Amino acid sequence: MKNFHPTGNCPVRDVLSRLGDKWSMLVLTTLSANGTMRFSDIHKTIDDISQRMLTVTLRTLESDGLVHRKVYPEVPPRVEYCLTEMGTTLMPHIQNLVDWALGHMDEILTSRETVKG
Amino acid sequence: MKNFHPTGNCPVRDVLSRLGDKWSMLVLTTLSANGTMRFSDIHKTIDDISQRMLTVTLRTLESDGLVHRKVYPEVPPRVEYCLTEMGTTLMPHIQNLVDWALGHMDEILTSRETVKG
DNA sequence: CTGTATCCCATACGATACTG
DNA sequence: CAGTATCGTATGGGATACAG
Repeated sequence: MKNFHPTGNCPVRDVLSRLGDKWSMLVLTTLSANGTMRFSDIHKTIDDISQRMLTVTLRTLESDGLVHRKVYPEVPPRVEYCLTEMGTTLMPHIQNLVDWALGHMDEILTSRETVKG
Repeated sequence: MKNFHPTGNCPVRDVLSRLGDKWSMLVLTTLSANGTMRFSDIHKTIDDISQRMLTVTLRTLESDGLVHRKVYPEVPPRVEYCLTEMGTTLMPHIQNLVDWALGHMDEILTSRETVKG
């Protein structure tokens, strides 16, 4: 029987759990669609994310090497974000998931109403 | 500027947030690899999931129409789970994500250590 | 403009005990 | 065997205020 979780730390679980948080995929998708963006532009595009969570999410993505952060030494400060090369290679897979979700959400919603809960 | 979150309920967010919980992808992957499985078999395969969370996860996946649940009227009870047709169509995309994670986890771990936190 | 710091809450999850 | 029920905890994330 096939098993997918070596006892101890499973790197696959670790990586996927990051993408599974509330905002990562959305931030990545937004950057993928719009290219380089300022902090405030991302915030305007995803307007229901809190400032705190946008910062936290971007920092995590940067730490993982999926997003690049560039600070311009200006006043007022300007910070631009864009996907790294690795981040770019991830996007087609996320897009496939999004497309699948779009294509099956009706069936899923129907199932939720149908299945006696 | 492209936006991906219609105000109000975004079905894509809704669907993806389910997959992003702690155990759903792992349960789906396990069922995909092993075919039909009894509750206890899944539990043995994913041995660090609690009985409660395995039940909750399977019920959610069933409600969404991704997993099928069959109860045999026996004593002691026997319950078997397998992917539905819709669940099967989702698996290649999850597998792509897993493969990506496997292929890039070294780079990600290195990045985490490198980026000054 | 781009953050940090602090506080607070909802809920996801685990541990344990119990049941048909 | 395959669950429920109950409780406790950890933490993800929002609101707000403040700072460089």
